[in-house]
Order: sequence, then C-alpha cells, then structure tokens
Amino acid sequence: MEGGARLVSLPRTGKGRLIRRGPVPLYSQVKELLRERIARLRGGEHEQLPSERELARDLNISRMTVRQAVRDLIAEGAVYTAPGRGTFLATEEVTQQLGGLTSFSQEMTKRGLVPSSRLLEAESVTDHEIAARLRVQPDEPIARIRRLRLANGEPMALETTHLPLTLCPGLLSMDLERGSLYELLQRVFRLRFGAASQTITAEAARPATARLLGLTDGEPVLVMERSSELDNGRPFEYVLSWYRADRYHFAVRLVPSRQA
Amino acid sequence: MEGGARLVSLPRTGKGRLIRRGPVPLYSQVKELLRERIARLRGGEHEQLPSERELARDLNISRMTVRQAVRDLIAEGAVYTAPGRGTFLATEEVTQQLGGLTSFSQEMTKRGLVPSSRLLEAESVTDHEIAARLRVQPDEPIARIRRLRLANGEPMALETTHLPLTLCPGLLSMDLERGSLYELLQRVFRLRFGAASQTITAEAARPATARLLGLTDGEPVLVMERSSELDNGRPFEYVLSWYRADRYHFAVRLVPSRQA
DNA sequence: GAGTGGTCTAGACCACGAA
DNA sequence: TCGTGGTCTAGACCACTCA
Repeated sequence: MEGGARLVSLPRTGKGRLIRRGPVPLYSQVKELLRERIARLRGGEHEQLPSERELARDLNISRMTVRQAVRDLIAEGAVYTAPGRGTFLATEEVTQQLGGLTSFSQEMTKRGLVPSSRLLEAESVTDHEIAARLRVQPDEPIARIRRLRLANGEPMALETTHLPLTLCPGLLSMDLERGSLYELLQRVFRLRFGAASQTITAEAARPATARLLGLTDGEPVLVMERSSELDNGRPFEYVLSWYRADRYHFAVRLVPSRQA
Repeated sequence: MEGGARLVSLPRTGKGRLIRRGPVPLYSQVKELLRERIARLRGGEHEQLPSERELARDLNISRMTVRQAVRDLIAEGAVYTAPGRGTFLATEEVTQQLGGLTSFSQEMTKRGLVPSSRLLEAESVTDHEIAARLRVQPDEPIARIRRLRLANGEPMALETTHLPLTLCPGLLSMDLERGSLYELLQRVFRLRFGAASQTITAEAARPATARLLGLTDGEPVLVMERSSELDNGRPFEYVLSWYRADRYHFAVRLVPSRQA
C-alpha cells in the first residue's frame, strides 16, 4: 500500500501525512486537514475545496472516507455542497448551534476560523443584582471579565462574563486572552457544566459597543443573555454578549414534545 | 435487480417494502422505518434497536446504508450508540425547551396577550428555491401566506409561511386571520408535526418591513428562519419572520449532552 | 467467542451542471 | 461529454462488551 519505489508523490495536498492505524480515525484527520484549507482559502478567489475524488486520490484513501469528513463539515456548517459543481466554503457568517454549552473558541475553530480575545477588563466586583442571579450573597466577590472576541482578527462579539470568585479563586490573574475560559474552568477548577438558559434579542448598537465591534452607531446587534449551571444545579456564570448580526446567527433544533 | 422469480422473501421487518431506484433514497426510507420502530418501542422494556447487521440482512441492503440512516438519527438526537452493545433510544427528556413547534398564537396567549393577524397575502406560487427546501418538485404549487402578527392590537411580527399545497388543499380559501394556522393544519389536514430547525439573526428593518411593524427605517429586527418537518421527517413548512426586537426575544434552555 | 458499533476499502450507477 | 456530489454495495478489520 505504501512502501516501495514510487516516484516521490509527496504532499500534493499541503500535508499528506495521514497516520493509519493510529488512535485518530482517518476521516477525522481529513476533517482537520480540510479545516486548515478552509482557513487558508477564506477570503481568497476560489472558495472551493478540491473534489472528493481528487482528495481521495491525493491522500491515498477511499472516497467514502473523504465523504465522511465532508459530511461532518457540512453538519458543522463549515462547507456546503452543490451537486454537479463541487464543495464550497460556507458563508462567513457563523451559525452557533445551541444545544450544549458551546464555547466561542470551539465554535470558531470548527468553522476554520482562528479565535482570539482582547481582554478589556478582569476585576473583582460586588453587584447585588448579579449576585442574585448567581445565587450568592450580595457582598460576595464576583469576577467580571469583559472580552472582545475575534475570529481571524475580526471582531465578532463583545462579552461580559460574571462568575462567583469562590468557584474559581485566582482566575483573574490567569491568561484570559489565550485559549478558552470554559476550558480553564473545567481543567483548572474542575467545574462540571450542566444546563443553561439563553435569551436572544436584538438592539441598535450603542456608540461604545459599535466602536469596539467595528460598526457604526445604530447598526443591529444580537444580544444574548446566558445563565449557566453546574451539573449540581448551582449557577456558575451569567453572561451578557453583543454579537455582530452580520456575522453571527444562532440556530436551534426543536425536538417535538412527545405525546402518545 | 427486482423482477423475476424470487422466492417471495417479504416483510420480515414489519414493513420491508423498500422502494429501490425511487426518488426517495434507501437510507431515508430506513430512517422513516426506524422512526416507526422508535415510536413503538418507546416506553417498553427493551429500548434497543436491532443491530445494524440484522437490519441490513432483513431489509436486504448494505450495512453502510443502514449506518447512514443511524448516523442521521444520532445527529437528530433520536438514538445513541454504545460500541460493543448496540443502538438505543435516546432519553426522553432531551426535549428542548421552547417545546415543540411554538405557535405564535399559543405563545401570546401564554403571556396573557390577545393574538390576532392581518392577512397580507395568500397565494399559490411556484418557486424552485423554496420547492427545494420543501423537497417537492420545482413546479409543484406552494402556498405562500404573509401575515402581520399582532398582540393586543400591536404589531409584533411579519411572517411569510410556505407550505406544499398538496399537503393542505383548499387552505388558501380558509379563514387565515382568525385562529392558529398550526391548529388548522393539525385539525383539518391531520398533519402531525415533528422536529424543526430555526436560525435567528438580526438586521436593520427595510422600509416596507418597518412600515408594517410600526418602526422607523433601520431599527433592528430579529430575523427568524424556520424549516419544520412532519413526524415522518418530510418537510412541511418554510417560514421567514421579522420580529420587533423591542418587543420580542427568544429563549432556549440548553440541556447538557447526555452520556453513559 | 460471538456480537456490536466504528472505520475503511474499491469499486459502482445516478442526476446534475458546465462546457 | 466530463466531472461533480449523492447513493449504494459487499466485503474487511478493529476495539469493545457480554456471557
């Protein structure tokens, strides 16, 4: 299958080094590889991926394996297919699938975008209204973290997160610009997430918000409010976010309530 | 492939009558068949589906085809798999809040508001893009219903609904201003609703929309797009709505993903 | 050891789009 | 006509579970 005197035939496709029989399935490696391509192609002339047959040939794998990768990327909203024409990058508008606690970082990465943050504020405050939402004492210290969230360096959202400091002592002095806050909470502070409630509405961007997001005053922004619980039902975060509506969509899948 | 003197070999599996080379893909028919099984199994002792190999054998199709059906059902949250054990019905309480298909009328009534509608248009049209979304032939007649939705006489939303007319013949000459369209579809046309996918974003109100909603040009409106299916998975409506963001917001409760 | 889902192969035919 | 994605086949090996 591989060895032998083949004319070099090296990475026609960027990085042809798939690992067979490893712990990571081939289709999963192909997905990763396609995400890199997507990131490179983004904004360029041809926002089209190589055909499935071409990928299969170049990577020396079966077309069905390539298809499994492509199917997943379609489901994640990263690409779309047009029968008879090919596979193309999805519009840059990000659609967040609501149906689990999705981290901004994960969401962007899935789309082939590079997430980053600009930390605007990280302080300990007391606020009895927020305290009530987090179900802690009114004078208990609360971490307030304001971040501008970017994708490929472009502003996507402005986010204010509130957490009871007792759940994550020392958080405010950690690096909050790199990586995912959720990842920190899970890994360092061993928090296990449960359910969350979100509401979504829209409003006209106020001057300060508009400036940060790169909009002009009054342009529509999506406003998301989220209250999240740990798996034991205790509230752990209250988040208020403003998303650029021209770059962000929310998606929900409604399962029918079942009755006989 | 089918004709000829084969020993009958009929429906071992309840309804084994898969149609080959028809317009409906085999895996799609298998999904439908599995949904029926799921409905029957629900609440019973063994909430487990037959193994993929067993289904493939009984239905006389390839296991990969069965798998495509199962994969889809996993993605839709209807079942889950446990390697080495089998395929099982998903827990019932995964049902997203915002329960089932929320009818505008029901929603308003729940909040103590009096819902009403002003019918703007009710016509039979053909539109191949909408037809594709509804998975009907491009030239099949489609009902297009545009309504202004009011609560206590105040404009709340502008709604354009598309339905395949074959599912609801005569609908366009019925009273669409009073009562709920969903109620009509269920009661008169005996449609049973299934899952739906919604996306939500925001945009600046265009002049015509703004006038109808009582806004000034450019004020933010929530844009909701919904595709709904019957309980057999067939699409039955495609709706595009514009909501006054100052009077409406969407709420979602996120249930943590289940495992083991 | 038998059965299960997860992955993978190397083909095939179809409908469709573009040239 | 040729290339594309969409579907389908009839196998295969793996890691895992359960008896």
